[in-house]
Amino acid sequence: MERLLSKRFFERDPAVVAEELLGKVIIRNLEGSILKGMIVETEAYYGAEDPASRARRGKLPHNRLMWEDPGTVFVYVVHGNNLFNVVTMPRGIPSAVLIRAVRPLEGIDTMMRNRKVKDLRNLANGPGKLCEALGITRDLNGLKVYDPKSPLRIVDSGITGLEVARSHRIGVREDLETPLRFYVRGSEFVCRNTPSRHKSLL
DNA sequence: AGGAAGATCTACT
DNA sequence: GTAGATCTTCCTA
Repeated sequence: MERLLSKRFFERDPAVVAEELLGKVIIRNLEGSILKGMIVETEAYYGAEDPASRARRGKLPHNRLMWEDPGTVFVYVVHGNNLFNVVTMPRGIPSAVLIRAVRPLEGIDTMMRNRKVKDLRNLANGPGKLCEALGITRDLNGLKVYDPKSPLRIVDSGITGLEVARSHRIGVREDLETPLRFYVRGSEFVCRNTPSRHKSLL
């Protein structure tokens, strides 16, 4: 059974949403095919108080979606890669969760075509790779992941019993003290189990 | 107008 | 483990 996550689900602290998104399933309708992947790695981002956040310098044209309704799709480009975020917290409070990796479940042939790789583990084990595999670009900005008509949605398909691990965020120049990266312990589909520059905390 | 930085990825050693 | 590609946005002049 698949149940769409509610707008309220996202209207909370991004660290809580990031942790609870592990095991949820992304559904992407792309040119007639249906792609599905289970989220195995996420990171939480805050506003002005977070030196690693796109929102740290205030509201600007490129980051304005972080002030939008919870559940809004926010795609940003870094180093030529698209990064898929979902906006969190009540409207007006900038914050978001970055989806860093998914485990491919359905539409794997299409994902392999999009990515031009055949190794299942290398299909969506990184924020840029995941966007390429699922065809996620800035065209999708502003969509709501809780909207049944959206071509990009997130559902609860009843997956439970995953062991959650946590570490500092990857690739950021300056991190907060609290570890804000969450991943499924032992999964073959996460980007890295142990970040090189920071020790992994329970 | 130009340079630098960045929530990355790949290939190579 | 490190280097280079890549491209959009921001900051300074």
